[in-house]
Amino acid sequence: MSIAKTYDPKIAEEKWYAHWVEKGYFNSIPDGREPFTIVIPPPNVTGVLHMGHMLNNTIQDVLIRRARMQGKNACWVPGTDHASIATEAKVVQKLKADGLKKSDLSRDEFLGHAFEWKEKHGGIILEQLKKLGASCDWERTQFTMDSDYSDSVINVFIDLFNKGKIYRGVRMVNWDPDALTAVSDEEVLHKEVNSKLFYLRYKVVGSQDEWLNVATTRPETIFGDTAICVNPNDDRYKLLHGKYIQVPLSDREIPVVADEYVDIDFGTGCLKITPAHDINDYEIGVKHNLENINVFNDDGTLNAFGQHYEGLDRFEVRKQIENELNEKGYLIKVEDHQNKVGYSERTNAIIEPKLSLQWFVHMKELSQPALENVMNDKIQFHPSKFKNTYRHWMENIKDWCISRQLWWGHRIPAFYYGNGTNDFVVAKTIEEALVIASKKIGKKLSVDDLRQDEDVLDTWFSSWLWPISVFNGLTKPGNDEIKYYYPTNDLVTAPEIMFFWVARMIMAGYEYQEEIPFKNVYFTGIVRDKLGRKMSKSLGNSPDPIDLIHKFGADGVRVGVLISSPAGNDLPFDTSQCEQGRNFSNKIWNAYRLISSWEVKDIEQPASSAIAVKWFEHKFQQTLFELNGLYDNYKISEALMVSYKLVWDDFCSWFLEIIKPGYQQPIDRKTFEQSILLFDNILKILHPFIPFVSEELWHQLSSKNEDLVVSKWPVVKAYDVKLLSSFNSAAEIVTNIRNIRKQQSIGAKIKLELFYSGKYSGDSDFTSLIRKMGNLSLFEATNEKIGNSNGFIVDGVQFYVPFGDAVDVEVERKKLEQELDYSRGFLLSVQKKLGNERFVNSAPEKVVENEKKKQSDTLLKISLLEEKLSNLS
RNA sequence: GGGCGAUUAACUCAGUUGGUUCAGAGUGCCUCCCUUACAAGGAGGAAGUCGGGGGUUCGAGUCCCUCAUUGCCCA
Repeated sequence: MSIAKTYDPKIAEEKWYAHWVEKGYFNSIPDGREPFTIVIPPPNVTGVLHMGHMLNNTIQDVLIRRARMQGKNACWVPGTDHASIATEAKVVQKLKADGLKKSDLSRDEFLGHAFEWKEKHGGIILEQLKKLGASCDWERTQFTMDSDYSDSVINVFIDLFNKGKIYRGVRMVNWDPDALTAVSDEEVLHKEVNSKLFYLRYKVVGSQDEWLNVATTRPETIFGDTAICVNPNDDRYKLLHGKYIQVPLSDREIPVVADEYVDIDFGTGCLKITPAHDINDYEIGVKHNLENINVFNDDGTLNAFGQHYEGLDRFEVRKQIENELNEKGYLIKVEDHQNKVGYSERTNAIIEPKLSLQWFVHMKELSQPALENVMNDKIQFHPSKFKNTYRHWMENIKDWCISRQLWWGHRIPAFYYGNGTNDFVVAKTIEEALVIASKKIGKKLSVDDLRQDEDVLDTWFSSWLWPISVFNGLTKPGNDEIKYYYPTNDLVTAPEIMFFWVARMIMAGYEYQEEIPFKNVYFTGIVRDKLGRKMSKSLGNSPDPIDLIHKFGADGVRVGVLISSPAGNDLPFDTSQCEQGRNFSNKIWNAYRLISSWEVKDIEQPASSAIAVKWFEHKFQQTLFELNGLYDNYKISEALMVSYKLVWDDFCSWFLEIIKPGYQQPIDRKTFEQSILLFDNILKILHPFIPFVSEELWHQLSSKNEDLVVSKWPVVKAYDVKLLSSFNSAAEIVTNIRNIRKQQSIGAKIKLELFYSGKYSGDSDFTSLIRKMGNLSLFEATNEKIGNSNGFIVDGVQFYVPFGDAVDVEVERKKLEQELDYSRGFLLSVQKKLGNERFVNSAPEKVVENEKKKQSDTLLKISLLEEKLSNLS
């Protein structure tokens, strides 16, 4: 036999992927068919494939491959986003290695380097996706800084500005002192840390020796204190209202203000207010008209307000100032304290709240339809539990800070002609800006009078347009593609970016297409290691997906990540799952190997084979029906399991074993041909999960003009439940026989006799099957009681396997007694129910009838068992 | 601190509106078998007070209350 004993993924993967691409199966153009569209959540250009991508993209590929087979016009749009902060950091790093500093370069020079970097590294992840088998339309690959795409982003900015939905203002923002940029609220991670609570004393102005005790976690901000705040209801401090306090280490005098914001019970009940460095302090500052003193430079070092600490980092100052305050008698005590501190998602730097002039999007109005149409299920979340989280966020939404102090990204199209807060215009080009600005101030300006805003837009401000802009819906409104593909069907993504991205895409969808961007959102979980830790590069606990593919094959890995990953649940990943996936591929491979080894002859079809074929046809239909339902409900992992069991248990363990001819015997042509057809159908439903091995076998099984990837998904036909249940009974009989063999140590090759009494309606069709699978020499009804025999009951029929020579009667007796015990107990519980008048009166008739049937069945079974037991000699 | 989930076998999860033998699946584990597709395999098997406690009901894994543990989101 020339076929390899184990499946080697290498023979199929590259070959078939290249073939599919060459044939253009993944390419989509609008036509008369129903579209089925998925836009990829664009991985960022700095990325390499990790396990999260594997999970996410496998699911998308399964969905899109099935849709393609269902005859829909399947379109999966791939692409990448430019990831402002992350990429700029990478480029700066690279420049540094080359001995260049960003500050020595012009903006254009820097962007030159950045694009060069992107060209080199930006496509890696997409190439890796091909190894996984991702059936994206690669001709549609998009990048958020492509020129059309950039036009969309800039147009949207201008449009929202003109509609009054974007504004520029001084606000407290999250400042990342490492990346030297503002980041949005969503990019800040709050972590619990061990810190210290410093108790300081401030002297009351005009008093001899009157002090006020203040607790703070940030003594280094003392230089920015502009008030002390107490709760107006706090009796301890009532006398101080309106008085002034001396700031330690400084000659400034600051007022005591009263505000209910202060928690009487926290610390000393006295709060120092630094409006420039804390969002809550800022609000108190606004309310009480306090001065803002910014004591930090952008990089987190102290500025001139920090006196002799100028130029030192904020955390270094915290250490040193503790000593100084102590020496000078201002420090009372220091306590250990736990509090939450914000970290930058990108650089992990501790976020510094900072007042600055930034651009914002008004969210209230934009969010309305986005909230409504998720809550009313026009857009469905899978699983739906995420609707709660979504609603909570949307109902408490804050304005979105969209400016970033970076160069890599879409430069804000605002042009300044003066230093006043309103001395700017927003326009697509500097030429247009010139016209608008000149008109605005009634004076002719020249290009030299205008300065474009130095900042770029938040990356999410471009990716929120993704489902629209990949079809040029903004640059060419109403074009054929946007009309055809939008709204898209499914979005597959992680819950972490529900707000960053999903919510905002819905907002953009309503703002610019007056329509949802997608119908379903499938939330995947987080991929974790055995210890429950999130897999990450920094922890080094993530296997390299490409290595896994080499080891287990792409199909194996796909099965491995899907097999225990219900929507919305974390995936505790272990490579043994890929092993299971590999074994599955191998199982199917060997099923093919068996079939291909048979010699086919024009002989009569055995009855057992005929019934097996009939049974499996119906079994397949039943499974297909179930499978479609699972797909419709996005239960992908269960859909896989159902397919897995169909192949392994039903097809391999039962069907093939039944039709398998004896050693070196030929198979009849009819069974053989029917089996090939059944196998073809199986390959179809397996294809979305394991595209490579299925395509390979599809062609090996029989010569075909059509490739599996574009073959038609089977249509569900009616199936006969009675036939299926008859098979189950037959299988149960076979299992019982096998059990007897096992218990009595009777080898599989020894033929046994089987008798039954009563009315084994037994679809006589199945008797041949039972004979073959049970390896029986005799299978017939009897009226005689057979004493020394093993017995079992299936469907209320007593079966006997007469003892051979050396058989242990006690084993059989024990078994019967156990079964009798169970049956009597069961009968009791049923009779109790039926004896309960209230049950009989209030339960539905059908339920009561069922209980009665249970009672009679069990009574019969008990009498059979008792009889059997008494016949044992 | 506020909000939302989760808790079912050793592990990962199913369990639709309370009602058939409903306590399930895969993996793992145990036993036997290298049987002529596959040991990456075959045939069997054991395993759970459905987190605890109350309640509603003829009947609760499923509904209500409460406690515990745990996760996520937000401040």
